Amino acid sequence: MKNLTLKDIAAALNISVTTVSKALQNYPDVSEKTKERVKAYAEKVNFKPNSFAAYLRTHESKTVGIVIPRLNHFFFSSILRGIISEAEKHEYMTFILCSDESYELEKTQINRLLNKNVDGIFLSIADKTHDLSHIQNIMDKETNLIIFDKYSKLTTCSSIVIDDQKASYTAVEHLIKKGKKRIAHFRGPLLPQNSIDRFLGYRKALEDHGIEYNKDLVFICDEISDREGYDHMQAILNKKLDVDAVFAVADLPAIGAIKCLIENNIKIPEEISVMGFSNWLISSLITPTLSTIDQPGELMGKKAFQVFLEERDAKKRKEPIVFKKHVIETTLIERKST
Amino acid sequence: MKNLTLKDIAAALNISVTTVSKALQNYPDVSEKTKERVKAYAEKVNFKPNSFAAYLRTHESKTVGIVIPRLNHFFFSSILRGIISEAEKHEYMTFILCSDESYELEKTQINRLLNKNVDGIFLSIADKTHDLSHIQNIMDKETNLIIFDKYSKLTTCSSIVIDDQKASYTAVEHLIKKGKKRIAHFRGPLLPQNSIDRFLGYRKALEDHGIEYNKDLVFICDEISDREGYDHMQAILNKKLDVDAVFAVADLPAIGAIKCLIENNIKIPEEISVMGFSNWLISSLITPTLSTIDQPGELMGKKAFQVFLEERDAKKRKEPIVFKKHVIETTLIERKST
DNA sequence: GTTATTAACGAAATCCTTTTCGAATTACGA
DNA sequence: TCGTAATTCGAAAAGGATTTCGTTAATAAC
Repeated sequence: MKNLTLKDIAAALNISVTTVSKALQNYPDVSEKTKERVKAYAEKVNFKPNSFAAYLRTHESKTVGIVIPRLNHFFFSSILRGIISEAEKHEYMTFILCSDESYELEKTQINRLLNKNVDGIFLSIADKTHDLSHIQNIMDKETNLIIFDKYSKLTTCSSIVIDDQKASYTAVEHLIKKGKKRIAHFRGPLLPQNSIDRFLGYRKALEDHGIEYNKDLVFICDEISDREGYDHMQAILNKKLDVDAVFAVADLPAIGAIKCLIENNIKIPEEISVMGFSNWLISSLITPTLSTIDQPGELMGKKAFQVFLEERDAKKRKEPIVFKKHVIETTLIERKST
Repeated sequence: MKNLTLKDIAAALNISVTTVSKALQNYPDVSEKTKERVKAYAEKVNFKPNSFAAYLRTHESKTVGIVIPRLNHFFFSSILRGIISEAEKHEYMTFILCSDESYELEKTQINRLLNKNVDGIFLSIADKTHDLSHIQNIMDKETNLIIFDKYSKLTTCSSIVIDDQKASYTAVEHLIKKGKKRIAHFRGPLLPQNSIDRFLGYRKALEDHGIEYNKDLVFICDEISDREGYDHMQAILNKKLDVDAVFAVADLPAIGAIKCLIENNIKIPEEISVMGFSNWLISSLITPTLSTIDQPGELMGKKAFQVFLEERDAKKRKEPIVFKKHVIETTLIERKST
């Protein structure tokens, strides 16, 4: 029961391979009658053209690749969902690779994808990536690149992002409206743009509401882990810093903070409020539930694939591609922790 | 800057395409001198053979596919990690597809993979899959199949599983040793084997320790969600059932139960203990931390890929493939909830 | 009746690598 | 020196779909 080929169909119907191929692709120079015949037979025997042979001629692999920094991360899983489900609708298959936040691996993975001749690469830049020349290489090839999540200043490809500064501003403003005035910030690493932007949004919200920015209330979470959130919170308590709210760069550090507060019998949100970022599933499961910013990963994934399709078609029509930055809306999710 | 081919190298070195190909593959009928020359040049220009053209001859796509029921599930993400990282080591790329627990989609996805001529398919059977004929089809093709997680009675392929009954037995025994006697069970759907096995382990543990099995203490979680865990727990409290512990089929329902207990001001574990299953990240983040069974997803993924390689090689050597059931060890994780 | 169009089909080249098999060269033993 | 064996190389076919271009047959036009 080997896979059958155009040749087999041609032989069965007593016509040429050429005609079979054309019939299946609706070429105008095949009569309706033969088209019917061919299609009916192909359907009957469940014929699917061999994608490898097809690629050789068309240079379309009907395949895309994703490189993300981490795999079992709720947000990235959501992005995967979005891209994969949209890809399926358009008969594309998706390779997944993981950079583990490493620059070197990111380069390797991209090259792996290029060697597999994927039509598009969806990339979320690793935290540790410091230079972008490996990305420039992609532009020279036939492969399209779409960047999401971590916004970079690259203007040579489209990107799907959220407005980190604005979202972060909204979050902090929410805390202020709740009467909080001494708001600490557990920020992310110094390098990635989104971690910088969230910090800037935090500072701007404070300033706009007449609260003086105090750098002693800013703590760095290099790994963006719950452990760091826990430790920073404990440090705040130990130093008896006057703090009535914490805004974390992501849900995990926020949850670490909550854990610490519970252990120290500090009331949330009465004494100290906690605000996360991303809206992981877990943020609705802990007690108290965590207020956060919803970052719609699945939507971003879907959008990313649509942008890819547009650029692919523009390329086919030999039109110049206009790269755009697509900003996806975020929403504030208010829960028990504020 | 197009991708270069054997032809380009041949032209540059003034030898034939054949010799270039053979040199790169260490054929014995190429002199050491030319091998050096070819390899050095190929390295220099970073030549990588076109995988599509190669497939046409070798019928090896160096590609595998994974079909899992859900994407943003901690356990499945871990399995992905395992398979993908192992696959990378062996120069394989991995397609990911999701069946959303649907039988129809599962069939579709498998066919998609077969049409892409993957060398192997890793499948975790969907909860709603009731018959396995679509899987039998795979056996006829050149593609290898490895099943994991949900064990089925299929003897025509290898599987990577845990001993659900034993793990579940250990979990319940742990509760009993802690002095609990009225242990409720939030079980999974009726169909999947692992949900059945966990139930059986629960019942056996009770019986072996002289506790009478009471079917009124068993509740079904069809979706295996936190919501169901919460609702069942609330029902138990409302009915004032005499219960001093809960063993859930998975971490999510267990967490739902904990949430309910906290809201009702019931002390965990003093009044009611809670035990989960799977050891999701979240189980260590909630308060109180959740005791559970560690199901080593990444390890299972790695093992799965290794089994695939063995079967691939056996096939190459035309040896008959002996299908095996590989049982991965689980461990009890004791935390604050018991 | 002859020529120009159009419709319908097919031969063959192409994509790039792998592999078989035959040719050419060199080495070697007798 | 000749024949045989070992060594090294390359021509060509194969793999399966796509596409260009040419051919045939049928129809229209004059």
